[in-house]
Amino acid sequence: MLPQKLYTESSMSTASSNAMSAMTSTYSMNTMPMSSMNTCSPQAPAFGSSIMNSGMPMTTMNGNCMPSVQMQYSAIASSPISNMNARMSSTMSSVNGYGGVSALPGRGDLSGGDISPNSALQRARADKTYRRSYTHAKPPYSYISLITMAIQNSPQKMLTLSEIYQFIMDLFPFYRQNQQRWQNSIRHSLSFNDCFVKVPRTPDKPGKGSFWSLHPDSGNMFENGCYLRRQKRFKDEKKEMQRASHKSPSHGEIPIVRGKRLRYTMVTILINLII
DNA sequence: CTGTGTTTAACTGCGG
DNA sequence: CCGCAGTTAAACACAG
Repeated sequence: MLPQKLYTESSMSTASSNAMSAMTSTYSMNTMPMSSMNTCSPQAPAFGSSIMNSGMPMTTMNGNCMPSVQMQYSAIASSPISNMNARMSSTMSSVNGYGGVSALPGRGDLSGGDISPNSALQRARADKTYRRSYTHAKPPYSYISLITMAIQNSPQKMLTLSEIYQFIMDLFPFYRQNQQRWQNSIRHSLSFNDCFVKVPRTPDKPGKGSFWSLHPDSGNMFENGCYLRRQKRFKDEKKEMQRASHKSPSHGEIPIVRGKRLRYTMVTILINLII
């Protein structure tokens, strides 16, 4: 677990026309167990939010768990993602005693100085003890988490690669730097992780690249509350089989092509077959 | 050519 | 220590 810190953005986001920029300026590194969230999140609605359930900071929550920060956020209806945010933007911190600081603030730059008369946030802001400026510190989310956030946050539950980039950069100023590095990682994550599925473009939506969505069966990846790290990597059985058939040179022989990981995969497949 | 997507590999860090 | 998740780099293929 990471130390509990607050990420704060000190500058006021004035330039952005995106109403989301009015969102909270802070986010939490806290990775407290989700049990407390679960108490706030009795429902795990359809896929779309289920993947985030109990692990991600934007886990679907019902209204009474929505801190005022999020209410403010959700009230901003100009963005197509606001609806999702209304559901997703519940915070860990809102229930973890850190002053209602959003773990997943609204889109549109974390640098947005908060202007809401929101008591929780004001409390957080007044709390100099925790308030530290990590203007461009790396957010506590894995790339998997970031991608999931982005996709979950989209109205269609699918985004192009560049939209995912944009979401992340909008949300986290940290990722406006060294773009080549982290964007490569994003692409790697999308390809490598079965929880992300490519959705071909339809003829009415021409353009470069596919859409990326979340595998419908990939829910609860982040169970156990730590959204820095999934508890278990989601594996698509079909893809696993495909990989295995492509990689496996001959019967019984375990390829070392992808090192330990593949060996592990092969073992798990064999076990599954036996069972 | 550039962006997108895939794959391999090496590495770090965490948890059992 | 070991296995796994995640990160980063890099090479490559392909499509717009």
